[in-house]
Amino acid sequence: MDKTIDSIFKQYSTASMFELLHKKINEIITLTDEEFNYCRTAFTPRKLRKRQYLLQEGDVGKYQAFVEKGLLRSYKIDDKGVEHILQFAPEGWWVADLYSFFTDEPSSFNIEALEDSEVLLINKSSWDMLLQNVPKFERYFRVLLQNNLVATQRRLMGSLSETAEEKYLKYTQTYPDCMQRVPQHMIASYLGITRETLSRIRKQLSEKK
Amino acid sequence: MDKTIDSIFKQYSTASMFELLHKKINEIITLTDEEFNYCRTAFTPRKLRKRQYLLQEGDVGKYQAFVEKGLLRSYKIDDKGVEHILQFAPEGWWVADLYSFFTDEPSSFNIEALEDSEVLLINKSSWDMLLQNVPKFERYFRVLLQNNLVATQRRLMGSLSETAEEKYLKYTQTYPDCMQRVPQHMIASYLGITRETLSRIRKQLSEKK
DNA sequence: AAATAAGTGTGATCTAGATCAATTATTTTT
DNA sequence: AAAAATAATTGATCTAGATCACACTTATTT
Repeated sequence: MDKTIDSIFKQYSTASMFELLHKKINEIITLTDEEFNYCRTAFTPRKLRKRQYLLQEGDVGKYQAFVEKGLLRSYKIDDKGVEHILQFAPEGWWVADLYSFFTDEPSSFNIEALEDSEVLLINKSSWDMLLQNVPKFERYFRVLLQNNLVATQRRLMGSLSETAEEKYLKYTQTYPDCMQRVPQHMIASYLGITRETLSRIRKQLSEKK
Repeated sequence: MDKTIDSIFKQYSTASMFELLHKKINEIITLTDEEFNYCRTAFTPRKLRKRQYLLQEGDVGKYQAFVEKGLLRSYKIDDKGVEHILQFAPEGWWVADLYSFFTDEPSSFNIEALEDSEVLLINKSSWDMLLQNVPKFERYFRVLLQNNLVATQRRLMGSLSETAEEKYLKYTQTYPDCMQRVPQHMIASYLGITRETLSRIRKQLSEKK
């Protein structure tokens, strides 16, 4: 049947895989078809199953990953064995250990798929080539980094000044979509509080209103 | 006397003011003389006296500032009236409220000179022109932002996982120079602890060793 | 050289959130 | 559909660091 053939085609077509990346890039810079076609060659698609690691502590973070589908997280385990989540990365976001990527030092982060996911990977030499051959990408990444820095500074200031409840409320407002997709104890870990405290806060809030 | 004339000359000469900026830019990108001369025109030098504000909460952060001499801080005051320092900026560093600078929204930060200082200011339209006329600067700022993001992510993860003492020790190792120049209670505020706690930690450390 | 302001040190007390310990859902696997 | 693994809730207790309240030092101003 046509339907089957079509879905097989879709499964193997890389055309569809680059849709979101294309859209996202276009929001910041304007590329010619030729430039975008070159850009495609710089990336390798990869599928990840739920719980699969893209990067494990101790390895070098050889890739920056653009998330086409699914949801990943990057996190670190401290000396006491506690997990701290740096980032959730749903569709349209980038994840990587930038430090490890740029320095080739072993990473102290883990990056893991929280859902079955599809990512586009770019390694250091492809990335260097991309910037060299399409200098507009300097601007694209500059803008991404700018936004990311502003958001991270905000989160830092919040972590220094807000109560656990304030952090939670701000989080639910800022990332309402992630709420459904991420288990509670990971939200707690992202916020820098314990699962128990988050559970109590949610109870209080539901009673209050 | 020659000496007097010379020092008057130096005081008004802008040549010397751009030395550090030039050096810093050269560490990341290579500019022709022509390009750097254009770059100069984009900046306005300004002297700040100790305690003078470069930006006050509520105003729009119209400039990014490169510090040629002296030391500034950017900080925010929370709902309870407590100060939280985002950044110390000694010679060779940039300070700004990036969010306010890029969006034209009123800033929630204060930026203040902690010593008599000299800064080079660049406003939004000069900055846009600079990037347009010397696209290499996209790369320069991309690299700056990259490094800044990595450092801020580190600080965030630290603020979630380290004890007050660990934060202090890490700080003294990472910025030994700032220790002499910044009053203790501001270091506490940067670390997200109270002056009292920092004072006790320092006492303990001095007794221990 | 007073006078004023800014910064530091120390004790006594308090508290938000952590830790410990079970219990009860909810998913996932077989 | 049962067993196993993962998550979430709830109570009891503990603690790092905050808060409050002064005394003491060191810089700035006048």
